[in-house]
Amino acid sequence: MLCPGPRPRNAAATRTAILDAARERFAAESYDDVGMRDIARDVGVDAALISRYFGSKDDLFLAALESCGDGSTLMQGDKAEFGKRVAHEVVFEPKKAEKLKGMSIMLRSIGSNRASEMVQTTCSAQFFGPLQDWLGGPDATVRARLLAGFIMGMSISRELGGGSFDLEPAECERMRDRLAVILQALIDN
Amino acid sequence: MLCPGPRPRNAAATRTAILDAARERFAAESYDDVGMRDIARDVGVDAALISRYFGSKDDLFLAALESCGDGSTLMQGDKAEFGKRVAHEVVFEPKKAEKLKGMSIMLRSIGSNRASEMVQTTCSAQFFGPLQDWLGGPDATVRARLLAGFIMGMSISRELGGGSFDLEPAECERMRDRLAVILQALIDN
DNA sequence: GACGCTTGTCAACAGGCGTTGACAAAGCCA
DNA sequence: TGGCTTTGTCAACGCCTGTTGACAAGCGTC
Repeated sequence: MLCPGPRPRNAAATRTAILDAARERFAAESYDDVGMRDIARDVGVDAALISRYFGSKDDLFLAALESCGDGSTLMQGDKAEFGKRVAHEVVFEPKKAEKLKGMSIMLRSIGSNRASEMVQTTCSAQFFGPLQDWLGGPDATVRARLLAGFIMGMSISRELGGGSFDLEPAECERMRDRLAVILQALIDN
Repeated sequence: MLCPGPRPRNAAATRTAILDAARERFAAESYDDVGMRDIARDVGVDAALISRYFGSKDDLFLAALESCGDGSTLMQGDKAEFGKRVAHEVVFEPKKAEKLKGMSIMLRSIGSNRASEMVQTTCSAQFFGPLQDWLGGPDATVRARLLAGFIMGMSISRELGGGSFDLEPAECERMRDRLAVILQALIDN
């Protein structure tokens, strides 16, 4: 939303605008592919301002990542319905997976040397940890990590195929049910 | 293996040495993080030589990726034992997953704008395709993509936790059996 | 031995990056 | 009105990148 004329002087608003733009950029492109000047252009601001507000690119990335909140969206609702819910939302309605913007950011930049450490830390704190607590029972740690891995993997697989799984309605329903059972198998004790 | 003195004049050997080094580098770091000079240093050669032999960095990346062969290692063996085999090899003996070096390369660079298209194409041709044919039956396309996604996801999850799942022997056995059933559920028709 | 092709090195280029410090303008307060 | 702080812009820096063309040395052939 670039508008002509000078930017109104409002530090707080500018700061959050930068953070919002960074979140979107980092969710769509990798740490290395996102430039400070890109984000600045999105906001309609000079790149130097970002450095002043957030310190470094690393700091901005971390702020954007942490501003997404944790993955608790996954854990809202009945535990016995988890498989069904995730199979439906995450896999076949990727629009709803938008809620997991933090995961998108992590997946985009997981390969980057500069970002991987931040991604690891945040992932443990915001995904593995809460999921593990929520799961409970024996082997909760590894079950949580595998479950998160499955969800990330499906996300990647969807994108590798061009953004969707391209299913016919009947096939969609069959696979959803099948997948629900599979995912649920990691939930139940 | 840098050795002093001038490099012996042997184009073919040098070429494959470059390709080998590139494969290792790209399996360990992202497209963006790997520099031509890094690979050149590994081989003990000037970076300019790589450009002459392979054209561009893109071409080298693609050559390295394709030189890994397809993911048919996964499909060797009894189909009824697939779940057990993969649960064991890919997840709990990551050393054996080294055989899937192509997958490592893809996962590292999947987020990079420059590399993602090559990764997508290669992944379809070398992973999704063969897996789909091997699976057969109804919904083979989706099942193949989900299966590959699961394997990639577990790989990522392992790495996010620092390279292993850190399981005690008893826990390892329990989870392996549990995981085997889950994976097998996507194999059987 | 002299030629010519091959193999490898070297220096340099153009372009992009994150970051910095100096500068301009806006708004506030006395 | 005059000063001071805040907010934003601008130009530039140093660094790193992939790639190029000129050059040197090895090696087979006449």
